[in-house]
Amino acid sequence: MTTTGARTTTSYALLGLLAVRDWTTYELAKQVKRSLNWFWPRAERKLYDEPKRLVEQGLATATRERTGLRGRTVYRITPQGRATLAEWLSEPPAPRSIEFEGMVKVFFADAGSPDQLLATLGRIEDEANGRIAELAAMAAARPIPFPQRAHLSAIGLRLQYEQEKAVLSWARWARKQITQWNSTTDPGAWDSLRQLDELAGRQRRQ
Amino acid sequence: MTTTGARTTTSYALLGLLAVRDWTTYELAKQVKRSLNWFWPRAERKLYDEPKRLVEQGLATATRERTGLRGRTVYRITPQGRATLAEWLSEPPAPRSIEFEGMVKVFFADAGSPDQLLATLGRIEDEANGRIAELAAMAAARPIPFPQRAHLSAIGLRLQYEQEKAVLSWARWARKQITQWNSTTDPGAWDSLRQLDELAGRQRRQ
DNA sequence: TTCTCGATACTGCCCTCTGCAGTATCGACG
DNA sequence: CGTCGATACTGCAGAGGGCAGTATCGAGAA
Repeated sequence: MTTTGARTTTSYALLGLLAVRDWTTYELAKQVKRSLNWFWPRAERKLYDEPKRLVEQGLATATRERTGLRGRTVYRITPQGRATLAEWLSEPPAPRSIEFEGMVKVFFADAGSPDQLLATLGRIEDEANGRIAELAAMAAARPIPFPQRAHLSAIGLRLQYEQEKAVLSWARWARKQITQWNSTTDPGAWDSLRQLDELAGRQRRQ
Repeated sequence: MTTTGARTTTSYALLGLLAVRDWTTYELAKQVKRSLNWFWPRAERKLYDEPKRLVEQGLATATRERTGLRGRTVYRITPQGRATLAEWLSEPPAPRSIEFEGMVKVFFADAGSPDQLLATLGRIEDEANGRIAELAAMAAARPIPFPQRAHLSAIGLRLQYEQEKAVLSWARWARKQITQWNSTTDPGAWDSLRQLDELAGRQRRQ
């Protein structure tokens, strides 16, 4: 593999995991699914390429080991890797970005039926509920996977939890509103302007 | 351009906008920035390629117009496009996905200093505050850009608003917690286990 | 009248990233 | 001895991002 590009956030994310302990690529892939996946999702495929770039840049070392005929690569962070990671922490983070196909379907719901809209909102609720359960299970897991990092895990889990709660309560609220509409194109007596005013923080007289 | 791939969510998202009215690619790009960008962000570059694929598939038509020497392409949805969009609304949406580099920096904060962590949280707060102001401005805008779609805008804006509020209050909470820590690696008397238990919904005795 | 500058209207290029298929070994269990 | 899930990867095509580059239009300034 010839590497031309510069370091990406993905590079630093993996460097961060390597700062915790050594990993094989396979382990790294599993660990990313469990932790980083919540706020920096990357396909497993990428996690096999990226560590090689870290090695090329002197931020990590690769050690080939073998179990019988089958080889594996263990990655370890270098002092330069730790320094690079620490520097990166000072840089302003890129803006948050959300991909939410369900919301696209809600936004263009006027091209379809109320049933479709309600079904989409139901699925959004289900997903949020599932994730809340997952987060609760992670918080309840004992022993704690990396006890020396429990404080950071707690901070991170809290964010995810609040996010899911926000989506869940929004979806429930939205379902209630929509049952008041005549159709997806006609909200009937439902007062859109009033809703917008409320969001704008504006007072309106009855 | 030769198109081989199938339709993506981006295809349907643009189809959704075309269901509202006709657009030139340039207008489409601007409109995506204002609306879709909140929950389906795509680079402007992509928005010049995608409509061509819609035309190839018979979901839209392209009309070349000109202002003097400068040409432009106006896209219009076809009846088949409307039907395709309506069908798509029935399919289960892809899972939500968040890219949050700031959270990566928080998660690996133990590789750096408390000041770095507090600075990152400060930037996260600033970003959330900025977006909340933007959302309020959009909700306050009069006249309403597409009045016949005000109810869907109101539903969508509410979600974004709640999301930003959740991030904002989390960041403020996190800052308070962190001031109680001895360092990024040592939370001191701050009780990580208790925090995790709370998230797990578990009761714990004092 | 000419010049500048922001808005309009794109294309090319290189890189990142995804998703899926494909390949192969290891170790436990039947 | 065979199967099956876990381990440990690679190749490839297509989606997507970011940035530089090109060119015209129209309004206001010099």
